[in-house]
Amino acid sequence: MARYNPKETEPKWRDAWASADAFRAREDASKPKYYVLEMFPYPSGRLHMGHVRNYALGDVIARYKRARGFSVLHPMGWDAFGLPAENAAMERGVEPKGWTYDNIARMRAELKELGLSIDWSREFATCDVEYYGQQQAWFLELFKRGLVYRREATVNWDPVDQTVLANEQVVDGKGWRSGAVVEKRKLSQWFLRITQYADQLVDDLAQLDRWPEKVRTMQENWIGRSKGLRFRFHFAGEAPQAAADGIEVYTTRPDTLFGASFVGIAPDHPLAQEIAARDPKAAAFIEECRKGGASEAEIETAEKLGYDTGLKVKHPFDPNWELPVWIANFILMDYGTGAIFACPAHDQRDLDFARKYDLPVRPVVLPPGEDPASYDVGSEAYVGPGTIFRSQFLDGLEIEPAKEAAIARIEAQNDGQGATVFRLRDWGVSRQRGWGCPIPVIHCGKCGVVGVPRDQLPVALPDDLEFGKPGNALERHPTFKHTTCPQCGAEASRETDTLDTFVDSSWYFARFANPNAADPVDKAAADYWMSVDQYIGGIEHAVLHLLYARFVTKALADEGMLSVREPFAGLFTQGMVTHETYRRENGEWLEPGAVEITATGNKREAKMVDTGELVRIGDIEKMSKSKKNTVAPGEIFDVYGVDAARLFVLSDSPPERDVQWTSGGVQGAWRFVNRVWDEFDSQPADAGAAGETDEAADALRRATHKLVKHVTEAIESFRFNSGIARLYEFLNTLKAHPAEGASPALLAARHEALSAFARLIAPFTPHLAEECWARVGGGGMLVEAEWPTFDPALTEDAVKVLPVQVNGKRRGEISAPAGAEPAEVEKMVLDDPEIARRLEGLTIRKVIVVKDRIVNIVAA
RNA sequence: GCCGCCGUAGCUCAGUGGUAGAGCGCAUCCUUGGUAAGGCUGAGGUCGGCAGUUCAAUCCUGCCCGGCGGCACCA
Repeated sequence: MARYNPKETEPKWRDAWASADAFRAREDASKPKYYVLEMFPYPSGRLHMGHVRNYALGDVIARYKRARGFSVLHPMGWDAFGLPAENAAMERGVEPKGWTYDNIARMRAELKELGLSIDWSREFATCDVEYYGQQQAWFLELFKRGLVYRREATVNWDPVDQTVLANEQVVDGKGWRSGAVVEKRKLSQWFLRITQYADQLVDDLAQLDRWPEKVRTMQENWIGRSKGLRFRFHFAGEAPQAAADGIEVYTTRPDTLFGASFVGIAPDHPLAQEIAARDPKAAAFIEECRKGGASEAEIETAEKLGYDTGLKVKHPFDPNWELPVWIANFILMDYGTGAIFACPAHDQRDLDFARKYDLPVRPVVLPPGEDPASYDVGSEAYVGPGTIFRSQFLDGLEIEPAKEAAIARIEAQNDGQGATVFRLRDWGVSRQRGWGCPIPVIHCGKCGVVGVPRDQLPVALPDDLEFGKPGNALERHPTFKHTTCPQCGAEASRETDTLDTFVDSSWYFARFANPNAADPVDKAAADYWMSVDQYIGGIEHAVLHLLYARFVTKALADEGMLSVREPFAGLFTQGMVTHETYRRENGEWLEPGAVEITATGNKREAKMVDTGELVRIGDIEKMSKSKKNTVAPGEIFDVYGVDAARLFVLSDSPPERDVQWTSGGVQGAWRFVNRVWDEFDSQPADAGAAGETDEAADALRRATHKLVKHVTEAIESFRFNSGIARLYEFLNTLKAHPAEGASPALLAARHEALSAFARLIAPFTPHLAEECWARVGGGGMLVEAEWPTFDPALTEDAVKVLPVQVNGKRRGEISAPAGAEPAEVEKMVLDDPEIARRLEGLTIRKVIVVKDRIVNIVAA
């Protein structure tokens, strides 16, 4: 019996696939296409288990679809610009370009070891000048169309990374990468007008029926579309300068206008600033608001605070009704107009505020069943459905019609209009970094901002950038900036900002259609391959990357560069790879390799391998360097082989959930690999007698066809772990029908089973599968073989075992031929002596026979 | 606070309106020329709780409890 040796077998098959160019994607009009893409990696230089899982998941789909006759595109590239390279430059004095390409070389080798069915001929990195030059080309097209603009903006400044961050990249007031507290600065910044697509970005979510509901909801929340009314309150007295035309407010509840109690403005509203200039108390109050923390916890618990400005405005529907103007700390300047009208009875924030400052609370929405004469709200605002009352022309209307009526009246009065407001802001893409895609514009003293002409692209990064210190290496470069204006020829300076790396990753999927195209996107190739049929990656990109990619796709489609308006028809978000953590008594984290676990009964104990010191077993957490709970893929490949590692990360958890890495688990996968090989190795060359059958052969054949059906369905529905669980079970079935002493019929059934089995495990353990396929004489390479099919008739048992219940409790079982008629089964059951014994002394009320499933006797 | 997901063996997870399963772990035994390995057998479950629908609920419905995630003064 030859032992399975992955160290020999796995490289052998990888070489064979490469020689056969087995994974080259071809635009074959005779086949349906399938584009599988995993989110491309940042080339950190080291593969981690998260990558193994991500790419193994995609590879299952790619190999499966190929076997199902699809023309598959499964490419790989590198998200290669970004700060880590500059940090490495500062810390270790290496220059980013060399560092990055070295890392890519290392990671490519590791990825290739995974045996992925990737078309490596399409590989590129976003830091290749051929790639970012094309990015500059489409950026300039967007610039011409007004989708790119520059303005002075208060930006999120990360003091550690010394760069600007988009709103999406600020989490809890801290930089998403550095974790440093973000400061506000005013800078001239480049923006992409994503808000112009805000409506489409919300509306088109409805088409994405193969996206997780959760991600669609997150995007919808992030875009935050609300419909309402924007209108002006006019001052009762003389208007202040900063609000000469009145105070413009935005509301989603124009139906509650007759419940207005006051008008509130944000502390940084221009009007508040003007008031502060002449009113020291107001200035002090605004200063007080500024001090309040920005963290979620602080905002949540912050008390509502306000300052009465003494100004009065007129109610839009009643010139004799005056409302006070307050500055309030809970009003945000960067949403809507930075000013509101408050209806305390129907808004909790307004109510809290009104109760504190003793302002009127006037209900105008009457909940069903309440008495209009006595109805009042206590400490809880009423936001449910109801009928409008105490509201003149709105009286008696339901909420929605009342909103429409109020908007119509305001519009008729010329005081404002219905409006849609978004939470989404334009995308700030300027980064003051040297290791990024240069923004291809030139600043000319006469002509202003001028795009670099197409024939002068790419604007390449100089090779001699000096990255040794913080700040922008491009800005420091002696010659990069100096150029002439393409329009007037005068001396001019180049823009030194580079693009956010999220720009790089917002169109790479389209470039894969033809990475050598002379234009950004090869339209014909993209028309064949796009959209991505299955995109796979982490949930952490639910908003940022996926929203940007959707926007850029739509913008490029409007340029005529793409035909599709959504980049990813199917999205799958996989879970993380986790591991137990280990700590010494002194709090020091220990790597799994330094710890030995013993188990007695159900008690587990951990000790240090070296000293025997007792170790505390901590929580199961995402693998991270800081907690040392990582396992290096390379080391696992060395010991167990790539297939065992792939199998384990796929088998132990549903793909969307976290998977816990354990040494026991990967050993289990390894044992499975070996047991599979043993089973194939024990099959004699004699193929048996395919025409014959007997009881054992029939049973095995039925199990085989059931297996094919189940595994196929499991892959189709992304329940890979479930499919693998069945493969494990089936191996036990095979062992129960050994080749030794088998009848010719059973030998043939085993041959059929093994042939199917080899193909079914191929997406998960491709190297082992090839070896098995060769052993069973499959012919050719398995990567070229078709997916096994099943005979529906054989997915059902010929004889059914029917449990027999008496009053819902199981009391026995009988065997009946599949499809036996209820009357027949009932007779069999009642004739059964064991059942009869159970029924002694009882009167049978009813016998329920569910065909092929169960019998229940109701008796008393 | 709102929304979503999850709760099945010690652990990680399949599963189904009708006989509760797998891997690991655990225990007994066998093997000791696959050997820092292999094999046999076994124990272990109120399917989170309560109610409802049903002949029958782990599965469907409702409520509750617990865990995780996202959003959150967005007017």
